[in-house]
Amino acid sequence: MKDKSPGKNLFGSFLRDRGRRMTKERAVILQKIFDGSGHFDPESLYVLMRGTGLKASRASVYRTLNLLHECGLIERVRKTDRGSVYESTFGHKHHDHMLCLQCGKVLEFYSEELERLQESICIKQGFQGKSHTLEIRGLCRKCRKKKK
Amino acid sequence: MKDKSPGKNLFGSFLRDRGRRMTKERAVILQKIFDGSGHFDPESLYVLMRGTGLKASRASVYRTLNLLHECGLIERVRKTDRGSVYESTFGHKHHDHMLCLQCGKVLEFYSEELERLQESICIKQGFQGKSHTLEIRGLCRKCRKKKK
DNA sequence: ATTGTTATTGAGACTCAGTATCAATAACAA
DNA sequence: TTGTTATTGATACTGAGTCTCAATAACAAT
Repeated sequence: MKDKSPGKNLFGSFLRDRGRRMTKERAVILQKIFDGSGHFDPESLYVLMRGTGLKASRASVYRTLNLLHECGLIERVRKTDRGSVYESTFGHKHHDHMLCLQCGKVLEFYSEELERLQESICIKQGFQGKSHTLEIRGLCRKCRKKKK
Repeated sequence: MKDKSPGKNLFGSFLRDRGRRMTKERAVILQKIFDGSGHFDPESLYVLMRGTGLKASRASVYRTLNLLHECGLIERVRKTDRGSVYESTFGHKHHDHMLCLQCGKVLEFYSEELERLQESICIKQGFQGKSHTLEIRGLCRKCRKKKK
């Protein structure tokens, strides 16, 4: 039997542990995030919810995103001139991003070697790394071909 | 004879080439940026200028920062909840950052090996990397010791 | 189930970084 | 010196995100 709301129990426990409550709104927001493809921004999420008749105010969306972030179920990938971009991290292991400057596509990649190298650089500097963000900007395969 | 306004000629040419003008305000802003220690944010820059009697409106500061960015003399390091952080790139070779979550200190580092590795990852993915940003968040040496 | 406590909600006011507007001014080429 | 027009500064505006607060709904205890 599949879990239809991945992360929901985790979020529920997180809330209960600190005397907070699981509400319809929070459940719906969580559901929408995990139904989606990965990356999302608060405003789109809000509009999407309006569209499907499931309701939660803009304020609740923002509040819930903050809670989910605290809880570790989502991460802020990037902050643009037009707001934040998040991604769900439940069931996804860490990865970094390549962002195509032409078409806006986001590629995810992971390199064990890269992780190890970063770790060893931190050690050399006496720095205790906790997390990192690497974004490589450039042209994806398709857009490179088009340019020729 | 030392160049008292590094990057000024470069910026001047950049402007002239596109029919734009070097003004007192722009010169002063550029000067203040290069007088500073490296990282800065628009609001602090504006306040700093007010303090020294050199004047330029907030609007001009923002406009000039956009131009300097286009021109490549400064880079946007990071966008926080409280605005952008820039750094001057004139005479600085590329580097990445470690950000201490405790004291807010920013360490710069550079690793040839890291650069090469990223390049080879891009090639594997058929991606043409143009630039990148790597931020490692954690605890600096001092703050680690304090915690013990 | 019912009740009491109190966290949460939603509407809208608010904050704050950054941009647009526009009349007055100042760069720059001729 | 003069004419053209990019730039300036004051201020209005925009848009993301937060705060406020009265009404509501979770949840624990009965």
